[in-house]
Amino acid sequence: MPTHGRVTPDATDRGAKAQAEGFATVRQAHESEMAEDYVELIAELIELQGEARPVDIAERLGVKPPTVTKNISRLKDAGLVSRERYRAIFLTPAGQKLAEACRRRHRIVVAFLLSLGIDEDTAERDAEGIEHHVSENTLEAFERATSRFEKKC
Amino acid sequence: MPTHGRVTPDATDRGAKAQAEGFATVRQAHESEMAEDYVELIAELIELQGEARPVDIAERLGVKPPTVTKNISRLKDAGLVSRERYRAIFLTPAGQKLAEACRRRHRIVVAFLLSLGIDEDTAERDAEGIEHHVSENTLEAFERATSRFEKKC
DNA sequence: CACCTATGTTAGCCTTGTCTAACTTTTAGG
DNA sequence: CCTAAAAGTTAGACAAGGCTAACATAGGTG
Ligand SMILES: [Mn+2]
Ligand SMILES: [Mn+2]
Ligand SMILES: [Mn+2]
Ligand SMILES: [Mn+2]
Repeated sequence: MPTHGRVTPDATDRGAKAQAEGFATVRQAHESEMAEDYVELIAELIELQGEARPVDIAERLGVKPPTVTKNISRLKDAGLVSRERYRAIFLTPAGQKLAEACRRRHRIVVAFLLSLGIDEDTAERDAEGIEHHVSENTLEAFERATSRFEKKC
Repeated sequence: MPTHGRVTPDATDRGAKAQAEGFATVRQAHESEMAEDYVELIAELIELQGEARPVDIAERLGVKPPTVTKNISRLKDAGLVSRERYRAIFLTPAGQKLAEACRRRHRIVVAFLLSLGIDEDTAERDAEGIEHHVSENTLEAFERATSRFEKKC
């Protein structure tokens, strides 16, 4: 018996265990966030300009070039990216697969926010963070709700 | 003229500047996340048990006690928390105000996800991360949509 | 083809948030 | 009132992801 039989307090308590799992899930999401944002952006740049250059990655991420160098080398260690010094960056098959999943998720989240009547700038801004915390379950709910809304429910 | 007059490529490009601002916003949100989660939890524990003890904070956050000690001292430096060594933790007026805002936001996000048909566990889990990336704008849209859905639209 | 400028990398620093191991203080039972 | 267990703190390590300053390379232009 948790909290030794209290008289049902005000705040709803899901239990310490469940709450701890929630926070752990958030911490895990943040661990993969850098990789996800990078591969997604690299895929976009390749589509947009034929190649992904550190200079462009840095500009679009809003970070300085040395940060990109360091993080790209982490992605290379993780097998998501292939590249030779001073050359453009490419995605490995694993990187392409991850990028595709991330772009899909990003698109779904943005479309959903837009369908709620949120302006495009805000939708993109919020989606950039939200995307990493959306379970597959929730993502599907977003998809369903988007079409429902679009049929001006 | 950005990208020197291309022939409208496949991927939609919001411009490097806007994209960088989005990522900067996410980084900022992550900077305040620790403080937000702690004061929210401290407020919950005070309501639930009359006081907030490090041991309970650690358990519910899923971290070890020394982590809590260190972070609480950061919150104290930030003026959000007041406490004496070995004693329970309390919120300053600033801390209470922040906690109240965070709890409201958390509740709105959870209610919204539930209204979408998501199960409670998933809703709580996803909300714990999403809450920090929801602009006031989006939060209001969530509120409106929740009532719309509850009237089984 | 030599050189200047863009681009990229390296080295080294900082902050945040986590941990373990060891120590201290509080508190409850006998 | 003493003492053992629970709770809390301190010290020190580590990884991630930022930064600046300084150096290295690649490539387009004169
Ligand atoms: Mn993102
Ligand atoms: Mn949270
Ligand atoms: Mn929360
Ligand atoms: Mn986040």
